[in-house]
Amino acid sequence: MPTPDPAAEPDLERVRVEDLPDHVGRDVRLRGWVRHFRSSGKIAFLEVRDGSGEVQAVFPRDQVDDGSWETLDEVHYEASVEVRGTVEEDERAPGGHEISATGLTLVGPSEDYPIQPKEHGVDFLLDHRHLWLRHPRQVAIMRVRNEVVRAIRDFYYERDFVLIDTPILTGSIGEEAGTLFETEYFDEGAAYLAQTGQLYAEAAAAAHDRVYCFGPTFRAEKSKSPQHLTEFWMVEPEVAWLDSEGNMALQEEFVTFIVKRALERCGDELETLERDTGPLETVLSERFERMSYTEAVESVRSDGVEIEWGEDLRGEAEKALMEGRSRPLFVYDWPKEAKAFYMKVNPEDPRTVKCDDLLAPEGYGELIGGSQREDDHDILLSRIREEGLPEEAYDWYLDLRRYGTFPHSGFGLGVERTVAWICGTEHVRECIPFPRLTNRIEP
RNA sequence: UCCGGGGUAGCUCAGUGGCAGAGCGGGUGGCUGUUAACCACUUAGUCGCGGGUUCGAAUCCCGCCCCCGGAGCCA
Repeated sequence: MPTPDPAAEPDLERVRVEDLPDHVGRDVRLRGWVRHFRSSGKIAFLEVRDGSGEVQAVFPRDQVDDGSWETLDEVHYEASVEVRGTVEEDERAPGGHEISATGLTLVGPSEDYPIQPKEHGVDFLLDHRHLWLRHPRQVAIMRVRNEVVRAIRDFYYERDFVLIDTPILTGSIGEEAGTLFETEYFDEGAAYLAQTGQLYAEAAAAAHDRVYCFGPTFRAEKSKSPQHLTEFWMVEPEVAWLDSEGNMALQEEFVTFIVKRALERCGDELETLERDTGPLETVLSERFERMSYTEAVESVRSDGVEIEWGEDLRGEAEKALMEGRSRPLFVYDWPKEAKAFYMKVNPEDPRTVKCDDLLAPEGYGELIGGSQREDDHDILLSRIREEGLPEEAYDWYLDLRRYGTFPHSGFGLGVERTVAWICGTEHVRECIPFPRLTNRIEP
């Protein structure tokens, strides 16, 4: 039998794997990539993945034409193919459905595909990130990320927040010096990649009352940890007339919304990832705990961790603090010195500022950093001077306090950390399609 | 930057002073229901780089590079 030209069978309906159960008994064609293949002499099996799922195609020798049978010999891992055949229910097939194939076309061969169905080292996988993305585990993580991003946009849209896209190229303005990526900008001197969109979002909050920005941010920190990227996505709402208390309430509502959405819509993905969803379920059941920084210091001291008031709660201290907790924890009102210049000085205790960190359980660290912003012009200016920041660059920012200043608060949530926590991955590098790390800018 | 672990076939690794190895992948052949199939044969090396010790170094010593984990720094 000659190989049929697929174009000559225009009536053959093309289906996606997820729609196969609705096509039992029908002749169809399916396009995708070969995830795995086995041959038994007179019968061969291809596992084909098409983005909507995976299905096994069965090729008995006496059922397929000669050309298709020879094509089977040329099929390797991740070759792209078109399979033609009949959809059948079969208990022996993974997923319960299979294609009893009659024809096969090799669309794109795939010689020596580097990634095998076995364990690989992280460095090798990151070198092949463009291919690693095809792995079921990576597919699942990206789908969770997709759903988290949708949840973020839905959450703010439903609450009448206006999306404000803040610039990525900025002048010398940010949270602090020393961790900015620098590039030349025509005759204007240096430009810097944005560490945050917050300052711009604050300007827009005076126009719209409630806004958010959502995009990539950049930090030139030589951090080597499972929670750091040099390029990461952050969503930063900014709300007029909101105080620190209300800010935490918004954060809690937001995080709960995202987790709930992921549990509702990503059950299959979390199963693929073998994520124990128990800890995530408890997030939805009760309020998040709140603890002042001072209380937190006392708490970790009683656990035997040596720490001075004023130090950051990292590493061992954070571990001790989160020990035995299954829900995120707010730590609020931190020492001024440990935090950014724009945070509002606490009138009740000027050593501290009105801010909060939201710490994730299970060792996932800081999901959110938020604060009420300093709305007094003179205090803000003195804070800028104290931190030794370039005053001229912050002149427009100070304008916001000169013209109709207003109490306002906001926060930033790291998307990759959130996805890592929901997916249960060991490292945020798996939670963004093409991670940028201190030692990696390709692919 | 510091501490620890590591770098041997395309991949994952074993080999700690005496012939360079295994599994997977690739290739060839066999097998009509496989599930990371199985069986047989086969292919494949700058033992990270440079120097040194030794009759002899993947193995011991010195320097350097790179990766991973932790610390630091930080969302």
